[in-house]
Amino acid sequence: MSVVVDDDLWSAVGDPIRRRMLDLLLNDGGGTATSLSEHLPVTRQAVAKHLVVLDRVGLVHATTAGRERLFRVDQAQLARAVAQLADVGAGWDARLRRIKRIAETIRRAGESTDKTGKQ
Amino acid sequence: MSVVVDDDLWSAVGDPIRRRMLDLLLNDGGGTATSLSEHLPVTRQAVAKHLVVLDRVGLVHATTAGRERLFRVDQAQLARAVAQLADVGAGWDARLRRIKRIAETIRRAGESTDKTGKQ
DNA sequence: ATCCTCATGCAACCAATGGTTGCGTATTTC
DNA sequence: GAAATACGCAACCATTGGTTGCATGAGGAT
Repeated sequence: MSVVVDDDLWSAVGDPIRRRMLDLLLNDGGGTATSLSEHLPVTRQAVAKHLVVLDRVGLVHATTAGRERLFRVDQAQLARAVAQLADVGAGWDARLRRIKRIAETIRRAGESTDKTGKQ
Repeated sequence: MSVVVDDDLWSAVGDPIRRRMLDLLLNDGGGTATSLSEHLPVTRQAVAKHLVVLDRVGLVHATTAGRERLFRVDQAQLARAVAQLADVGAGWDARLRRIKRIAETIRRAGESTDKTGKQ
């Protein structure tokens, strides 16, 4: 039943700072730790650590150019992460709907004959 | 632009243990720290701490009955969390599609003069 | 060649979080 | 009343996300 989730991938996008970093990288087509930190409320070093995390799970890739390290989003991997979000969301959604339906059934059963459609 | 996300709510469902706890609570219609811990790879105390977190953001509510504290999922709040997941997912999805479309446009623009069908 | 600037990398250190064990307390149950 | 059980609290540990400070390396100006 419950959707299989790559916990590393999930926790990588679970951090709000990392989500904003991905946003920035997508909008600008890439960026460095320094350039990113200018648009974020944390230091360059903190951003660098987050980039390590994102790189470890393959959400970004770096290319060294001179004294800069340019990071770009791996769109395929991000698409996979987004799909997982959607899956988990859909799973819970279905569960909630099922429960609601059951509650509905029970309520109706109380009104007339017993017809409990238990899960 | 970027979807507004309640970071507390997000981070509450961001933890894999907490997700499994919500799953268990939904399936059984409720549970205590002790009962939950029997189906999880962590101790009762760890579960209790997670329950505090979930309670703080309103995803579960407790009712004390004798020496037990029974926790139940607040389905409305969970639905809200799920909606946020969906929103964030949809936002990124749209962004990715937009980028893909732009790339497509650029590629086609290149083909009009240059015929390398590269990908 | 040298010096200055700027982007990185590395290390030490701090606070918060998720986990553990141990122990005290309250409610059932026998 | 005594044993068992469900909880809560406190101490303690490891990991993580954050900081500051400093060393290094590449580029540009003199």
